Amino acid sequence: MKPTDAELEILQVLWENGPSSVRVVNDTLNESREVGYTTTLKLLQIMHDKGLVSRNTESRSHIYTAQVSQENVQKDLLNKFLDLAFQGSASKLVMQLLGNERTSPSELDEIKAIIQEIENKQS
Amino acid sequence: MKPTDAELEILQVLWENGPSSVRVVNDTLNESREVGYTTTLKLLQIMHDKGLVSRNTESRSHIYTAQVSQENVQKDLLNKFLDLAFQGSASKLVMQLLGNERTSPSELDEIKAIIQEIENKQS
DNA sequence: TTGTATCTACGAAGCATTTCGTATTAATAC
DNA sequence: GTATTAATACGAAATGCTTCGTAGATACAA
Repeated sequence: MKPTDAELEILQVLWENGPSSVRVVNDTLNESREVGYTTTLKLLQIMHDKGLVSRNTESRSHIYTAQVSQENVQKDLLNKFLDLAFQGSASKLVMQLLGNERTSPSELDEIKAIIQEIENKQS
Repeated sequence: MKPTDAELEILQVLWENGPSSVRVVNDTLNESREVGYTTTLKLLQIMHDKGLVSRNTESRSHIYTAQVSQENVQKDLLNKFLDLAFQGSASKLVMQLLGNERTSPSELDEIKAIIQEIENKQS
């Protein structure tokens, strides 16, 4: 339940595309960076061993499916990152995040909406 | 400017304690987990080679000082993490963060204040 | 049926990170 | 001065992750 960086990249593809062959995953990865076919294959096999993906071997080209949800993985990674880099302080993290110029006004609006929602739930 | 996990742990100590000897850093690390003295020493030497820390060798026990600011490192790590795990979407990250039960009401208040501040600046 | 393309399996190399053991040097105490 | 303690230097083992090469099997086309 804690994928490595390369594994996470592959999971992103599977979450986005749904169940996919090695060929499709590898082609998708190659849109952003060069990766060898057998590298992707090997990683998917490792991920299968770890239980991160399942696979259907009926046809010659196996079809892989993510066995962990994007939400759970993100939650896991975020908690680890929060502890490691921000000593568990969510507000410090948000401060860095929003202090960056990278956050657009529309994202800021979305974030405000999220906070609204949480407060509504709590009251 | 992108420390490994073990290096980050050490930087946290230096940011917190200020310039410190290997002994102090190692003792501090050992409060949370077991680390050998020479392990900490070696890491500090590597970090020195990388320019992450400087050191004063006047006395026999060298004194190490962080050469990167907590803010810059956090910003760097956060941006990488944001891209890798949340495809660059700050709002998705915040949604995960605040959806977790781990965020206390007081932290929520702080975050609201941060957003207020940013909006004030922008207008 | 022979060649070509495409797939899986798998071992192992290549790297980066972490950890530790050993040698050496310097300070301190007796 | 000698023994003990505590520091640095540094090589190298251990580990984990990523990448690739090669072998073998299967489909398909000429």
